[in-house]
Amino acid sequence: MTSRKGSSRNLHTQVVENLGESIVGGVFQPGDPLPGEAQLANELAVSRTVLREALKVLAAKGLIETRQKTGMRVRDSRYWNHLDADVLGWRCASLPTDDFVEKLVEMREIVEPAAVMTAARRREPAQLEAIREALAAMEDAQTLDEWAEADLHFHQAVLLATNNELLSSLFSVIETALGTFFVMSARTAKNFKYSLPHHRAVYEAIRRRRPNEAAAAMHTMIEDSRANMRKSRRRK
Amino acid sequence: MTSRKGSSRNLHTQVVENLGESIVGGVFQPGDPLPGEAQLANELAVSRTVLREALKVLAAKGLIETRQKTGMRVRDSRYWNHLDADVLGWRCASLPTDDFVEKLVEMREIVEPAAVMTAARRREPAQLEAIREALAAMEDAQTLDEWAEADLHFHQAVLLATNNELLSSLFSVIETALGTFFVMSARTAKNFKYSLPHHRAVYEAIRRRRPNEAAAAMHTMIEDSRANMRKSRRRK
DNA sequence: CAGATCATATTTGTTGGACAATTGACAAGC
DNA sequence: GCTTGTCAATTGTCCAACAAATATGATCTG
Repeated sequence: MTSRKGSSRNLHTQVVENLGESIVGGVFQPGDPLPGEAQLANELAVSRTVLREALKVLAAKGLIETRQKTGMRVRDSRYWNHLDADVLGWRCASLPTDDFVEKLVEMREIVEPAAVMTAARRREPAQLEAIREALAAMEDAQTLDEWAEADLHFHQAVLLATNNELLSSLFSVIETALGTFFVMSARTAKNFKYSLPHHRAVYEAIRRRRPNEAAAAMHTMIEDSRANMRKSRRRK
Repeated sequence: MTSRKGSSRNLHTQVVENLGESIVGGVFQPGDPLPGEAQLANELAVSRTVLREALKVLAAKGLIETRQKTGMRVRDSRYWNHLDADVLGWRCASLPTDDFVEKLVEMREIVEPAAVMTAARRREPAQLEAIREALAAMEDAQTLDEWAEADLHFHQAVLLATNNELLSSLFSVIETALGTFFVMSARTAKNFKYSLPHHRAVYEAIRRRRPNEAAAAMHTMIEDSRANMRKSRRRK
């Protein structure tokens, strides 16, 4: 069952994911020299051209650096683009550590309350409507998957309503955080809608242009989800 | 004067920068189809192999997408990795708009006060020492360049002291924000050390483990720099 | 023997060409 | 009008060769 989920579009994409997971997953430690292009291409059964395209992408994400004669080395994790969606994903490929999950929540606590404050001030009608639609989808959700999708849309719509694309780009972090949350709390799938009131409160505060209320509601929501994760973590 | 600053290391790096600036700079609008690989390689006078390595990097940064038969298209800016250091840099290649500068400051106001709070709680001795050294370098700075370098080190050291690499990765944004600030306030080079007391206050608060004081000091510092930029902008 | 100098081999960087795979567009047939 | 199938254009993949850089070790020199 070596068939990729659906990532078999391009060969270099597969190679990027393969090597990316290996590096982020610690198979290759920072400082370690990777096998040369020729050998690596052989091992992965791809041409050197394809391999090199993949290596350039990994270098662009800060994971490796290459120099002539010396070869390729895994860069210190201090230089990785930790906010890159792929890097975040690779980090959660093999169940994320509790430590990392806590860092994700920490980011949410910094970013999302600030984002809803900004959104409450600057949201345009169409952006508010997008948030409302996401909220409606959450209310109508019948399965955990439907809920998860609508939930992601809600938080993305909030970020977009800030009208600051730098802030919106942090959605990759929120997406990863929520994703791990869904996985961890999959067993408590009974009442997966428990956070609906929190979301409604955030929406209402944004609609009524009340930055502080929005931030407070968002803060409560995140604190709640953190507590829930701690619970299901202990249960494990 | 077509000689690059020093980026002439690799051909594909040059191509990435060339195309990246063109896309971010608006020469190619989102939705626009780029010329085919063959033609583009001819125009840039590089082999198709090199061009493709560059295109993969740009695709990794979310700037373009490629499909067979259809060709390449510039993606909607909603999908760009705005937090990527290169993308941020390209955005400031031709003097950044006031709008973008304001977004940068907005990010600072969200990230840095939160970061100093976390740093005040979790900093380790070596990390505090790194902040102190940066502060000392700022005190000793004789030129604007020396000051700028030390200032960057200070803010980076603070982010590292949070012990959250996701937060630390946002240094690319702070770096860009400070960089534009240095450029804009170059004419007021007389008293470029005016923010030294703010920095010292931040350091002291972190040293004494006072999260709230640290956040307040950082907030004041950023508000001050925003006011200064508005002034020098109006002067222009 | 210590140190500098130089040749060499190894690795990445770059090129050109060839063929495969995908797919939009168009034409043919029902 | 709709479906179906062919065609052509474009990216995807592979290969083989050479250029450029540079770590290593050999050689030369004091």
